[in-house]
Amino acid sequence: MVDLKRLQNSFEEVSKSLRKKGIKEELLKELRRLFGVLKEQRAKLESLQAEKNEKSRLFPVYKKEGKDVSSLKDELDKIKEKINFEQKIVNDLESELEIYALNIPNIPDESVPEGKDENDNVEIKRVLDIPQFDFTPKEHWELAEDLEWIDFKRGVKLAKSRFSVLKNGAAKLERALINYMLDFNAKRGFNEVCVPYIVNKESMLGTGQLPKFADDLFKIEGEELYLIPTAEVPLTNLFRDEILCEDELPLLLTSYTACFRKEAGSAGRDTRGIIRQHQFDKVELVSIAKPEQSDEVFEKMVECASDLLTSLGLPHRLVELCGGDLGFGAARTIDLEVWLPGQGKYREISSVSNTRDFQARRAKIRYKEGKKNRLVHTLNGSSLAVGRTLIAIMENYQQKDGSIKIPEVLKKYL
RNA sequence: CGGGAGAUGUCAGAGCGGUUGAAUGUGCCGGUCUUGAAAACCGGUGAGGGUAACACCUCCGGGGGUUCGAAUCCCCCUCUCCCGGCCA
Repeated sequence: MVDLKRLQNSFEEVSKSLRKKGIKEELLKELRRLFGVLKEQRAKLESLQAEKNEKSRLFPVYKKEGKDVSSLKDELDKIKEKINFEQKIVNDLESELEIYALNIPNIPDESVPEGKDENDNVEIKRVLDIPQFDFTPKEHWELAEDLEWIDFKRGVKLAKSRFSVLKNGAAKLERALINYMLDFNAKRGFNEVCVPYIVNKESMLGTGQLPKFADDLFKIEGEELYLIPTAEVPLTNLFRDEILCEDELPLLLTSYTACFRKEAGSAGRDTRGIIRQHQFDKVELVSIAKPEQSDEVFEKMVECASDLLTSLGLPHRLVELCGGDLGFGAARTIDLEVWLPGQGKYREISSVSNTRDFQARRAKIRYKEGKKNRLVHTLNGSSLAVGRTLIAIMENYQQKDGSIKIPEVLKKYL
């Protein structure tokens, strides 16, 4: 959630930053206006409440003195009527403001490049050379079919399109990758946790999936429960409504979960293979940090994911997202894109974001600094998307005879 | 899913319908004492909003109601614990 006080006090700055994400100034002006009106109305209401409290306290005094309380009662009735009236105004304003505020994305960092979409993202660096083949490398679905590693048809039979079944080497490799990634992250200081794949509405609000992106979520029928689209949701919400100790920060967490996404807006995209599935495995990193720690933690997370790819021998590049391509909750994001020889392209395999205090404000995650409570910074990143890593290994390690070589570091996991 | 009990500050645990945002203990912070520590004693210590700072407002699981006034009474929901059933 945007900091409404900041919006009020430094409107130009906030408005300018949010323009990077394509937010119109009129919307922010309306938000600021509403906030101003709400403050006024609240002040009005509160002074009436103060009056009510004060008068109510007179009752015991009157009774003791044997005085008649009926005129006092009448007065209070009038005040109460006014309070009810003002209360309704305040309530209406609050819910109106909430709808606006919860739908405003996070303010991008100063350093975020201008741009409309992914074409304006800025490549930071490339790691490892692209492999050369003395044959034409295949795409992962061709390899998968030849090797009987992935059963696309039966995945669809079991559920619907964009579901698949991993078999043989793929099933084993998937599991090996999960274990390898978790161990790798643990060595970097991230504590492994195992969390629910189903969370409630409050959690989804806390990390920003709701209310805006309800269409992307699988909801449990008849319940206010949702399948998680990423472990970021349960991991970050572990600390919702909590006040953490300063000296336990930063908290570094890693978790493997399945992730579920409706992919509502991506009809026709990546329909072949398992690049874009409704259910996929991911190992996630989440950090809860003090504001002054968050840049350092961010670098650590990017490095962790990048080194993980390197350790698997997978060529990749780091890309800084431009304003227009930034996610709703992110102040800054670096994507890691892995080289897929079959496609001849770099494809996203990880995304590391610093949400600053955006999620913390929604989810009320604070820490105690001396006597004061301050909002933490929350960060999240994949390390890595397991299915896409599987694809990357298949395509990068494919041999002329159609077999797949196994990266050295994974051998002990198989 | 059925029966019973409960939900209060870090935790434990009081709370008559009226200065109770909340006794007491504990934890934590500060002080006295001490060579230092412990013990003892004194003081401070919930959250959110508001203010230059006060004042002031809201919050005792969540929502509604009764009342001039509710942590305290009534209704609904959620959650926790115990007993039984079912089950990985």
